Amino acid sequence: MAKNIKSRKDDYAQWYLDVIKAAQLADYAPVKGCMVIRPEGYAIWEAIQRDLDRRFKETGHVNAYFPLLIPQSFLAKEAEHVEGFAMECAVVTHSKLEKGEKGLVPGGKLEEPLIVRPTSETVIGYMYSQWVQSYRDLPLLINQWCNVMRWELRTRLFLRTAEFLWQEGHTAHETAAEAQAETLRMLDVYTDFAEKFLAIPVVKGRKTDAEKFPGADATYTIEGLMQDGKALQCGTTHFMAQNFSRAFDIKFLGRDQKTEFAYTTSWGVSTRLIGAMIMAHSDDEGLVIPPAAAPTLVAIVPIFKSDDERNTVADFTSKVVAALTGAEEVAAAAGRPSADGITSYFFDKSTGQKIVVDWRDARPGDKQYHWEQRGVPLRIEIGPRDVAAGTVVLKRRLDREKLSVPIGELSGAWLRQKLEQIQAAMFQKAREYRDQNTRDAGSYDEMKKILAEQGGFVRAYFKPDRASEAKIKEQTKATVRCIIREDPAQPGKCIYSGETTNSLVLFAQAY
RNA sequence: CGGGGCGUAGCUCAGCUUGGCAGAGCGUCUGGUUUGGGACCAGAAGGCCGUAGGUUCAAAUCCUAUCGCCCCGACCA
Repeated sequence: MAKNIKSRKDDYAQWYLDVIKAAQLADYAPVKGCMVIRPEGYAIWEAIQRDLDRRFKETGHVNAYFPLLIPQSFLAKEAEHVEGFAMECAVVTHSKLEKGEKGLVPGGKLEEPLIVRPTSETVIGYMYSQWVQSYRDLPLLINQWCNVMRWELRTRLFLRTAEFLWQEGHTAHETAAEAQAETLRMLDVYTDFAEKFLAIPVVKGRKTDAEKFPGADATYTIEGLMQDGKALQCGTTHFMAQNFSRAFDIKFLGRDQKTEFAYTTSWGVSTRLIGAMIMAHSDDEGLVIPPAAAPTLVAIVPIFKSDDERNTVADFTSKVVAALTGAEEVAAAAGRPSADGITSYFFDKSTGQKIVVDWRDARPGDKQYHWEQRGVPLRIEIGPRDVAAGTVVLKRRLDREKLSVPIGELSGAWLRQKLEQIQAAMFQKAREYRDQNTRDAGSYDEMKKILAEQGGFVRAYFKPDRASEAKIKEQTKATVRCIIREDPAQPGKCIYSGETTNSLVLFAQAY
């Protein structure tokens, strides 16, 4: 048992924080609500960025960067948008600090206050209006990786922080159909990414009007189910129709010689995905990282008593590492500086994923816990007994499976296969959990009972309506996570109003 | 912003009710014995008791103010 991590059963919220702390993913910053992403956590974000960025480029997008500060007046141009974000904007009103009677005070008051971007639709819309003149300028398919700030009242590491890192895609199109297709295409990109890369099964669907993005015509979401039975929104895509193009005057001369407003979309995922990954996969022993996202793939723990044994084990370990990464990498690693006795070898230079050997002066048990809590998918133990037998002991983080493997079997391809098996098993496990915790409710009473006793997703017919949704939230703490089907051929009776509706929705308590 | 809790060693906290030498465990450092799942022995370092004011011979302890953090709500990727 991990002695520094509360069990999920005893205190889920504390468990989550303990896992982050034990794995050194993040720390609290001096400013309330802000977070320091430590190297172990940032490496996971880099992995997410790398894979998603490739997917964006494969779907025709390019990266750019827009400024952090936005004129306050921009936010007000789209009525719903200002309504949605005004309450959580950090506002910059001064340009310098001056010497006052009691130390430094803000000086150089700005004529127009600036806001720190909570999202960039407005500033990007403004720029697009200058860049788009003709249908030939469309579609405009731009993404940016950046930080945004939303002054949230309550924060939790990774899940909700005042400042967070994300990507925001912003596209402009000639027709509504194209923009709608883009919105759904990116939802598919997110879905595939969440399931293949992070091994998190997600449900795709449309948000109700009550839950949609301020200023959007339609918002789509992928929803994951965490191990405490609560849902987490993992990514959203928005169809803005002409709302922002009208507000920011993004217009073009069409093929028919007529001026028209462009149709825009936006879509984003954030460092919240790291929180999702933690809560979807980790266990009472600590972090479990899906191999695709793991910065360190294998941690090798040498075991020895005397200097003689150490030398023998070291020779054998070199052979093991060479079998996995190649002899050139072993030679290259010898020339790299290594921190406190941990030597690193690249297994995959394109992703930066490593194999490490832990030569620190600590007991083997300590090292086992160390790498286990950091979620490293595989550990290899090499001791005198293994050297004698020509084997290594392989341990899977996911299920603690332990087996002895002859050194002759080890190779890069062998390791890749092992990692793929783990990746698949993790997705399978999470999907089974999700499926087992998705229940149908035929009545409001039944839904209340399920939510109170079991949690998870509740699937039910529901006619979306702001007032009803507010009441349901008040009574059950659950919200409509998404509409999963709107098929006129398969209508049903709304569990709340009793009216006939086409909307089959998923309810859950959410983060 | 409302309700509750808490600020004491790097961390977790005891001490406060009833004022009287600043404490424990863990961690860190040193030396030794150890090393196949969180070792043991011996020694050491480490503090403006959140901050400011007040009461008192005397304040971590009582009073006042203030700042900050955590939990529960409202707001949210």
